[in-house]
Amino acid sequence: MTEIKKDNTEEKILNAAKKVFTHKGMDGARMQEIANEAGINKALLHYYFRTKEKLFEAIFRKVFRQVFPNINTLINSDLPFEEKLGTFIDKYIELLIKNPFLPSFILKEIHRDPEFLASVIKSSGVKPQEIFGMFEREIEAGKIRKANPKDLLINMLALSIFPVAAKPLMKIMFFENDNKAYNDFLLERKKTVKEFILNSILIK
Amino acid sequence: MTEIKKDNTEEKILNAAKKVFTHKGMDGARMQEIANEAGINKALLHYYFRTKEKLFEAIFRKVFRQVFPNINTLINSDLPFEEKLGTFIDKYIELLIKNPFLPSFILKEIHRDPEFLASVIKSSGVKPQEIFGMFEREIEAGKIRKANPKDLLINMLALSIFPVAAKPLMKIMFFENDNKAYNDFLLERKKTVKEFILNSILIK
DNA sequence: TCGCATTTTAACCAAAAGGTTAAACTTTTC
DNA sequence: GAAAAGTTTAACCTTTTGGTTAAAATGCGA
Repeated sequence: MTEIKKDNTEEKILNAAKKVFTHKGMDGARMQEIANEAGINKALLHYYFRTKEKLFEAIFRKVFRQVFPNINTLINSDLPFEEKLGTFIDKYIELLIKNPFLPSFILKEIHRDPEFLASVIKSSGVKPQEIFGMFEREIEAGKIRKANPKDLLINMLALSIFPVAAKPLMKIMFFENDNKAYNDFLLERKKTVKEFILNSILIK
Repeated sequence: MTEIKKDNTEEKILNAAKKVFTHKGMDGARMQEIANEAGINKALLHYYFRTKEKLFEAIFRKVFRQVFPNINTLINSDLPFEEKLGTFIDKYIELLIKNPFLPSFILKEIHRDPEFLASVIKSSGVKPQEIFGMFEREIEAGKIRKANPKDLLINMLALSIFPVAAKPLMKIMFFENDNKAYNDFLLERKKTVKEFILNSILIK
């Protein structure tokens, strides 16, 4: 792997900022630390992104797009319901395992600036209606139990996101702080969460 | 409700600190703001709690005890399994609705200082083994499906905690930012979460 | 009334942090 | 080869913030 050094300083900054912001949050992050992490100096950091605010906004939007990816293609695909749901959970848990700091970062900033959050969501093109529609069609077809689609979606998110967001706590409380054991547990959940949900909603 | 004003300054400080810390986190909280909230001045604040660190630790322990209350009495009671589980979820969701800032506060600080977190847990007397035992007995008795008790407990926590922790986000995304609608939804979940779990695990 | 803890006022300090600036050096581009 | 853009260095500024201090008030029990 030869030096790819694309001279792309902006990218270096964004990566460094993502790392520092997602670990420490807006309040805890330090511009100096981001500069260090990017291997540049503070002056250059401000040369690219004038203020901490602007840099943070860029990162937050980036992370948000990643955590709430465009799943419309999946939802609107021809796959049968069970596979859609299974794929959704697989992809989601995989994403979260690879980026364990994203959930708590989002949760952290959710409360800090709800106005900003609303603006990010509006410009992100998420379409929960399509997911609700999917559930409603299955309910009408008598394939799954009657339930509020909002409950179902939030349950899916909760079961996928919470164990990653609360990892440090769960790891200590239930896994004697054994990191590998907890990671294995999270991987296993790709299967168990799917079963847990389908067992609950499918009509046999 | 007449003024109970017990002149108890320490209590006033703790309440104010809890409010500010749970809203803003350790990094975002300001000693001046806590003093204002308590209706006293900064000098007096430091007179009672020498440093921000010490004050924060006191609050964190307090909040932690509240969020992970001693549920052993419930688990070890004579109630049948379904009622234990139902009561647990009822109490938990009620607690969280009344204290909506606790989950995200805990999640926020989880990552900041895992060492400290571990020490708080060790001195808190939580006994997950007893909950696991409850599930295992039901599995052996053939009343509920075979499953990892850790999965079951974490699922219960996820379904209860996540919707409150992520409230600002969920409210905007799925409820057009209608606060009352979301609160009603949370209340309703006391029932739906119970059903969702029992449908999934009970063997009929 | 004396003594003691509590509380206020207000000024102050030092460190941290975001941000600026100017000068100089390097690399890219045309 | 010159202009432009990128980058470094280092000093500097301002504001915020946690924390201190000293003096004076307040309240209170012995």
